[in-house]
Amino acid sequence: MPAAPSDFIRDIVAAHVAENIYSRIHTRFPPEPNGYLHIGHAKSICLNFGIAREFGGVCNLRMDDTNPAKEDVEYVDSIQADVNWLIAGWADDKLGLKPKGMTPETVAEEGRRDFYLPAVTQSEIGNRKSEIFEPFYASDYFDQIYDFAEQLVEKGKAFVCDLTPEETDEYRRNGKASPFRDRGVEENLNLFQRMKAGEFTDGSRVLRAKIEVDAANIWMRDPLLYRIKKTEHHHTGAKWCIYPMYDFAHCLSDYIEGITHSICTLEFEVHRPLYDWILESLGLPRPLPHQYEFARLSLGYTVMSKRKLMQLVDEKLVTGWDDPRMPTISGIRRRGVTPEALRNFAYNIGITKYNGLTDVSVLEFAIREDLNKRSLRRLAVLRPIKVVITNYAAGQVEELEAVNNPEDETAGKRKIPFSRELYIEREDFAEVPPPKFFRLKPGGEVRLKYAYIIKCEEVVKDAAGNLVELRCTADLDSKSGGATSNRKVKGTIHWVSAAHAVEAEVRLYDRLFTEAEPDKDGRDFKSVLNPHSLEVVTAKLEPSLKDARPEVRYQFERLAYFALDYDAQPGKLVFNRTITLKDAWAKAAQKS
RNA sequence: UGCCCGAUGGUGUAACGGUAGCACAGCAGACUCUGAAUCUGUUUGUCAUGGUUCAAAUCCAUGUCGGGCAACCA
Repeated sequence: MPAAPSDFIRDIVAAHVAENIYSRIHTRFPPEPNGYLHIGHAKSICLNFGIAREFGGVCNLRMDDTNPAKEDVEYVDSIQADVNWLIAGWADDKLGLKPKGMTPETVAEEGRRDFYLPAVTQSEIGNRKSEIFEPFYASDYFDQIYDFAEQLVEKGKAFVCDLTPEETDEYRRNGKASPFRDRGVEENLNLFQRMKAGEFTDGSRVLRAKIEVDAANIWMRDPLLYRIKKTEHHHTGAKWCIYPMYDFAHCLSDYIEGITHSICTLEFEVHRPLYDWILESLGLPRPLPHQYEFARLSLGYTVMSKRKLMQLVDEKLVTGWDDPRMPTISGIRRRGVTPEALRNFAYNIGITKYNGLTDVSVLEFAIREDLNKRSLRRLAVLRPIKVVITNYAAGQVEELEAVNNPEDETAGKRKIPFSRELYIEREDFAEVPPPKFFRLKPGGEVRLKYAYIIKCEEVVKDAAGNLVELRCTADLDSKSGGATSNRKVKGTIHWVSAAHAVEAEVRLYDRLFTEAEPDKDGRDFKSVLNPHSLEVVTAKLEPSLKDARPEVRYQFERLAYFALDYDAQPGKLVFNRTITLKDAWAKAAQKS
């Protein structure tokens, strides 16, 4: 990992640490459980946990679950799994721990009610099993948030409004005061309590902050704090029929958890005055959290909105949220990308307030850099053509030594069987070779990696003119590692022994869209789906791959990086192509 | 339209009044039993116009362009 990152938010945190403003830096990652996490969330996770890491702090994973209509435990579970995967071995010791069922404590300070979540430190946790922990939930604070709302009513800073949604909208747009704005405290309290008790229908009443009817910032025009929604909640069940709005719940959840730096994306910038207003209006005793905003990630050739990703899933344009073509964390993981690669990517793109479009090549570089160091090299042929070595005895088999990872000597070596009949890659033979073609051609020579130099003597075709097999002779003095192996030929290609090859289903994934900005200018992003984003082939693999394991990364030499898919069964190998190797030849060939 | 925010090579970022640097991409070359990796070299940039200053990417003003917000979503 490179040197400690620096950006404007970390600069602020560093200054606060230097000034000793907070006893401890405390961030949070607060997704709404209404979809799967994507690579944009990964940027945020790396930021929030990264800060906790660099400044000796803690970062809470909090479900921002104030809208039960859209949320589900399926998402809670996936979010937890994705976060844990991404921070494992890096910042998992910074994850804020919350024992199941723990709720905020009430404290009276100078006559004021205050609620806080007792800090659980690593040492207090001791040896307790992780099963007793759960993520933080904004919905765990509904009692306290409700109480804060009543406090606001009592202070004359909130009122119950009977306007219809349409009327509310119109009044706010025109900066007009609600006719219910000056209701008395007692009446407001009574009405609010009856809202809670379920006496009114959805949409008939709301609780609003009393701030300013015609503020320049629309979010300060008496914003909604609570709405009636007679919907069961995935975490609190049927307990509530009123739910706090994001603006009200979020700042208070931050406060309750003792968050110091509440980091979110740019679109919340205009909400910041409201965030501050709520906390300040309550006259809270402890240091208040503050909100800081950064630019969300936009990546070329992908869509990032949960709505669009859900559309891809619902309309079965992909196989699911974890389809390896999806920019979701689960999709990226399934594709074979490691958390380290994703973290390095997040590091490389930085944190700013500028809304740019990050080139996918930055992501691809991070993935290749990581996989190059860790992956085991293997020989595999994706699109086989048969080669017969005519001067090599039928039935003879040699076990040739091959290096597992030239980047890592400790990865050791293995044996690969060589015999008379082989498969080579269809692309590695050209009957009419283009200029600078270093591979096999009629009458030409090429090195078989770890084996012999062969010469193509004859091209055998069927009646229809299709290529059937290549008949070649080997230079038997040229065996790799042998005393007479020094002769150079320009090209080296991969191969597998036909008799020893294992078959596997190999899924060749490519980018999901054909355009860098799929939704540019309001275009339907589905109209630019890449029809070739998935190709499935039956490949021939060297036999050692029979024992492939899901946690290991492989490079099929000269082709790409691969990882075992969870669809693999005993006796049925399934590999996902994570990313191709860089291919200067393909690029050169394309140019001419 | 109102309010808020932003603008540094093709892309993403650094420089915090004092030499415009890094990464990706690109290009050229070296090496190569992976046309990978590695190594070397290299093209390209401070939105515009004024002002302050010995000195401006940086401070100020105006403009231009881009983004966000104007949900009983988050």
